[in-house]
Amino acid sequence: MTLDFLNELNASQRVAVEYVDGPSLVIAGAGSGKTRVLTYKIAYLLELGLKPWSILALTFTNKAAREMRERIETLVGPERARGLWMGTFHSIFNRILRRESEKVGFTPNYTIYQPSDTKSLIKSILKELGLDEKEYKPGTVAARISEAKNALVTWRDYVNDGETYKRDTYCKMPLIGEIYKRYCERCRQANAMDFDDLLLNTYLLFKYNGETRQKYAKAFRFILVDEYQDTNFAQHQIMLQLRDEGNRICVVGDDAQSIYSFRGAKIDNILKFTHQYEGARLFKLEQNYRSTQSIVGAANSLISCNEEQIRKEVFSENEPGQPLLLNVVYSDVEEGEIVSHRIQTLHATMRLPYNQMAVLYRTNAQSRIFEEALRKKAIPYRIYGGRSFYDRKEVRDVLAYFRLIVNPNDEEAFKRIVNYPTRGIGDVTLAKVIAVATEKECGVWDVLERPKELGLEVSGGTLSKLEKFHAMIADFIRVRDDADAYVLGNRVIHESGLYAEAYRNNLPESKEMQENLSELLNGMHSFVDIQRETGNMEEAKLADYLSEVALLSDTDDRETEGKDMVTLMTVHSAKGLEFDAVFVAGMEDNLFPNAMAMNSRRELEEERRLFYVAITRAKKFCYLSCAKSRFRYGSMDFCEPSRFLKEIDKRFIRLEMKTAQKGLNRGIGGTASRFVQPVDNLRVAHSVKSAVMTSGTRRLRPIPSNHDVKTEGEVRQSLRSAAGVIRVGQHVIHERFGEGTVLSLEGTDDVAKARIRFTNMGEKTLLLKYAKLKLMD
DNA sequence: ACTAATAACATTTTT
DNA sequence: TGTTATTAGT
Repeated sequence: MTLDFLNELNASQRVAVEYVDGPSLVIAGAGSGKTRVLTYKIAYLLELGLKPWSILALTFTNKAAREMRERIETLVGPERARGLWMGTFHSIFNRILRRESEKVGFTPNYTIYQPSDTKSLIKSILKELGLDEKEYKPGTVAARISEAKNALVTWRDYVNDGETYKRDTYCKMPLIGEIYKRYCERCRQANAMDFDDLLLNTYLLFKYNGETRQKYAKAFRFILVDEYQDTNFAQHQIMLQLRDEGNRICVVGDDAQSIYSFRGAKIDNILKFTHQYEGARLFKLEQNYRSTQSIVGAANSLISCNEEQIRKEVFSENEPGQPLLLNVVYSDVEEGEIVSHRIQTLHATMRLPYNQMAVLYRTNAQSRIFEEALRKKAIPYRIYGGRSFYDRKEVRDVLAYFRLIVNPNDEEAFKRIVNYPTRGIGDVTLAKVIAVATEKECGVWDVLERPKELGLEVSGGTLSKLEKFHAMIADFIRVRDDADAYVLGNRVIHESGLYAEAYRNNLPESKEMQENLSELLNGMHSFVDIQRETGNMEEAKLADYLSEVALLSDTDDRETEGKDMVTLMTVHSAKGLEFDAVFVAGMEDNLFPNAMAMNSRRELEEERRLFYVAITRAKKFCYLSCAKSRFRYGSMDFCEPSRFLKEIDKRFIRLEMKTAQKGLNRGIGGTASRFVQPVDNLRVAHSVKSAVMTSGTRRLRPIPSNHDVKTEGEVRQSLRSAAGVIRVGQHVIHERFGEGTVLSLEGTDDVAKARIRFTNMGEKTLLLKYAKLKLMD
């Protein structure tokens, strides 16, 4: 292996990659090869002889981490990339905290609370304090607590801070500190951490355990961070804690694409990076390889209106391209029509595939109109956003059982399922159990274990119901560490009564429940299989599964990956993506920029950056549209064009006068397309994928019965795989494992597996459904 | 304990 | 307008 791959970089990318002697900041304009620099730099470090486990690479999404790993593996080979500490901030810190949990007062099996758990717990606390939910809105309280944690303010700091108290009093919520305190106590009681705690507790771990901090600071010889403009204060501080002599850290980002400050991201982290890290080198990547000159020019002129930024000159040497086209239409409906019409035209005349087109909007509510318009023309589309798979009630119920089994003191999980399916344990009993737990400062499970001792006062009948529930969970706990996640999960679904619940009647929604349950089980099955295949059978337990799903993002979706469909999504979720043609819809004042964000310059600048992100997603064509009226909250709203439109240099934008009236209802070729069946449209529900949940099917598949846990497939000579028909003796290439020969085949359909001997990696059994195999010969 | 009716609400949301 | 959460009623 040589350093030849460095030749694939341009000059500025290359210097950024090759500087490894100290801290550096890489300001990477949109489309300038930011991720490329990161991946090549990691590959370079590996080539220099750094051990994979001494490199820490942090991203914001699982998808980004996965893609980076894949790219590194192609550069240096999978075996040399193994052991890299690469993942999201949360997953890496979770990994550290699981090891060190005792030092921060948790046990290693702690639960990760989802935002919904947080909200529910806050509601309980409000009730206990006798506070009115109208004065103390749970969402607002949760946001305050989250804000505090991201600023590394513990509840003790919070209640001791007079300024904060004044501010809360001014907002008529003087008791936020008290709620924060109770919230933390209850989390501890339940052995649970929320997303913010994963950061805060990592910080506290390092702060109060010098040795531990040093251990990690020394272990990580080089730290790399992607999308640094999106880091919050906590993340930034933890990076500082991990500083070791040499300060070898490289952060990459684009201040112009900072669009998450409303969630606590501090743009200052990147703006002031070079001041905080003494001697930090600054590299700028200014050549855009993605877009035409018009698109880059338009984006540049827009962003130059922001005061707060690191000046840079992004340029493109691609073709000039056509200017941005702006359409002003009368209504939101017409906007839908004109956009879908253009999509149709681009597809028919320019031969643009649908998956190279995206409709971007500021708010999710705008999606509906486009959905309707596209469906009318039978254009396939997918929508990102909305409810994720794990937000479904039935899925959350199952996961609550899992959580309780792994961490029986998980109060929120307990609340959710103690009486579901119905067991005659009502709200009153529930409240009593929790009250005793809080009173005695123990977990809910302790109360179930020793109800009398702890003074739980319930009737004999109620007690026996609780005992029954306790016995069931205890049964599961007994096998928790032996059975694999799938086997146990399957048992839980049956023995808890959830299975019966889903199959009780024949309503359409129960059918959906059944599908979701089986999809969840499928996901667990593949999780276990993949762990087994990769030799991690010891990490295929329920706890491992839970830990992984808790931090899974839903943005990446393998199911519709590669399908030829138009993408509909918010501008926020489009960050990091690119399309040949991009439609930015709803370019009106009060919508984009959003009315809520027009109170301060800072907020307006963030909206402008958001628009910048939208434009720079386009490779060739960028269409803007703006309606004069639209329905909002049930009534007609008259709108003015967005102020941002005027900020774009006239050379790069053109107003298209064509109204939608003409030529609209005449489809290409005069076909009356409105009668075409709305086929092939998929709502992608931001659902969960990757190794844990990749089941590529929505087909109804019966849940295997209790005893039919694993079907041993008969020996076969050939099988259908994702890549085609595969047979014994076949030569294949695997993305990570390289070349190999098929030794044997077993199972069918979703459980079809191939035993393959790889030239460099030895023998492996792979699930055909997931293994990315290329067939040779 | 479940259903039906009604009130409240509604930017964006990588984990 | 459309959804979601709470509440009242059986």
